[in-house]
Amino acid sequence: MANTSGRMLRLLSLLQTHRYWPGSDLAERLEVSERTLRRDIDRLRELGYPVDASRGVAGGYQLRSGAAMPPLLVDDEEAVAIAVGLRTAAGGAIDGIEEVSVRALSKVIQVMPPRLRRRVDALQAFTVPATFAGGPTVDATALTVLAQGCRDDERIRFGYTARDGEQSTRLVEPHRLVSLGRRWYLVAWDAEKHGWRTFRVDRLTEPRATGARFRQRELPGGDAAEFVRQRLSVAPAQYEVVLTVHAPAEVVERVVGQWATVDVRDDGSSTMTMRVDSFEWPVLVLASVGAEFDVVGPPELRDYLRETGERLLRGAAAPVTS
Amino acid sequence: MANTSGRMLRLLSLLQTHRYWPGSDLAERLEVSERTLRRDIDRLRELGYPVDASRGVAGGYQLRSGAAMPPLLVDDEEAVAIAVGLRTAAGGAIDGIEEVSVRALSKVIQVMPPRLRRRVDALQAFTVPATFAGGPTVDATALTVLAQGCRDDERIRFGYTARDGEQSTRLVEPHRLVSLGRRWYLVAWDAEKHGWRTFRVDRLTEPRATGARFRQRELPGGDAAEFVRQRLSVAPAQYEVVLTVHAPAEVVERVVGQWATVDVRDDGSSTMTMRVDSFEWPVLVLASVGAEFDVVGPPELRDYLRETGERLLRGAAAPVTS
DNA sequence: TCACTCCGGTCAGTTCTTGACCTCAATGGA
DNA sequence: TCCATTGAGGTCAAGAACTGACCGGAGTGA
Repeated sequence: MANTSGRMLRLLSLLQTHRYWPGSDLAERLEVSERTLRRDIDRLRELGYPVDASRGVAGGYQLRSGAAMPPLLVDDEEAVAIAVGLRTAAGGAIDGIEEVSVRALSKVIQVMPPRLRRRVDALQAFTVPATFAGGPTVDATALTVLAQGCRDDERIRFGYTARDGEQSTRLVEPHRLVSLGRRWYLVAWDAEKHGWRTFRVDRLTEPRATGARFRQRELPGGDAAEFVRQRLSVAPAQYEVVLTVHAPAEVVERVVGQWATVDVRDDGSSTMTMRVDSFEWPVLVLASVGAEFDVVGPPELRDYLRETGERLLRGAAAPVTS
Repeated sequence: MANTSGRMLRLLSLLQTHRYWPGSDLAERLEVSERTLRRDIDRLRELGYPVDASRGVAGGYQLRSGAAMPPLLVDDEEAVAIAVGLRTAAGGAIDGIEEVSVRALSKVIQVMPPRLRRRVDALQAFTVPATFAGGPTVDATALTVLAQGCRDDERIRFGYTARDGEQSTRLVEPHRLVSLGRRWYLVAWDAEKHGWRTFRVDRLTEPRATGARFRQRELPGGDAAEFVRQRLSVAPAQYEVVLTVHAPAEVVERVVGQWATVDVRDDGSSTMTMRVDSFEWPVLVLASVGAEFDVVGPPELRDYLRETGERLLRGAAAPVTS
């Protein structure tokens, strides 16, 4: 603890929690002379962390942003917040960073004290139904276990429900996690069937690291994402939903976010286009925009809307049951 | 760089990216002898980071979870993912950790290289409509600036639109950010009007740190959250929505997550109860459960459902416009 | 059994670190 | 304009820490 290394870490930590620190305070906290503090600051600078200093009355040190990320020194609560945030992101709430989020998550989880992990789990229940967008929820814990397996070359055992409903237990050498169209897939070498397989993470139960390590095999083709794409023989039916919404484009855009392209029309209404596998999402969007609209296509959407609309009316009209 | 401190940081970083590292590899990377590596590992242990080692063939070192969070050494992509995740969480997607998320976010943002900050901004557009739940979106950048102002005692200037629509420019000494019922409030001392004020963060534009620091005043009462609550004279109307859904409780529960309590009924259907300010959310839930239901209450929900249902039917029936 | 890996003691030379002391250089308020 | 405040950094000497080399030991899994 009285180490130089430990002190440097504490110094970094202090600099991250408060922007300005008078040198005298820092020196006192670290229990060294001010001269040594200045030398420590220098050391940090030599390590590439830009520490600014301002002189005069109310001067002090401040950690600026530099060229590289410094070690993040977070307290318990912050760590929990980070893990929860990453879980949400990994769940597919934000496009394009699922894989990285899982990687970061497994890193954070791995070093997180167990008591904090429990707090994260407790909060997981609060995950907002961004899973709304349709499709089953992926268990963030499962993702973490799998990600660690991939990273650390550890065999993993789990239960799996195949597409035809058949249940089995698998022992695999995990290779890569792939996020594709709101779904997670695990590409792995099945150690019992001796072949490469892809598993849908949402169909897999209780993954467990066995602790046994293995040497990574080379995936034929090399590209895991491509591998998954090829295996998905049955491409999901894709619809292109086109709607005219009688509301300003800004309003529509705010609700649908990135999930659709919104174009302005001359008469102040807007055209919304989105590609989907099912109609749940567009209906949700329409319900929450709260404006009149016309369906341009496809015809199936009309049926779906009619169905949903009637269901809502039935529910509204139904007598009180209880 | 050839420092011991720097080396320890690099060692920690290595241990965080891969679970197992053979000692020889680590020694080579750090350009020290294996003996010194062992000593470094010891040092880490003395600092409280639990490093496990396994012997025999394919042995190696591994960073376990310990009693406290170690410094997180993240790469660029991971840092971006963390920031994006925190932003989402701060936006109110998950209940109960908004404040901590903002604190963590401001910490991360502060030390983040500018180029990464740009990437985070670019991804912000992708925020999923969790804002769905209603209410205006809060700008995460604004939150960050304000949080840093509070933490570092820096005066902040911003534009503000009062409830009556009047615009003004304010110069304040920020005191605390409070998240209350899906909204963010800033409690601050107005430096020009010489008094304590609360500002709704979503009505405030372009907050900027002035760089001028101040000495925190004492907030009357001390509790910022309480202060905001007192100022919010108009409590939002609350409805208790109760529904009977003709679907198994598990199904319903999966969709609504934590946002409602779901009870099993004898006949296989379920009762769903939730407290809301507006009906948008329950309607979305109903639409996406995809099952028949009856409204138990309140009556206003029936009206809302009828309206939405009819709107959907109109949209479905409407002639193609373009 | 054997190969591989981590463990840790000892030693001596080298390097680093520390606090004390001092002079400068900005800064911002009086 | 002056002055108190606060960071910058040179120098020195004593002491502490670090390092690599070399060693025998011990656990692990094939």
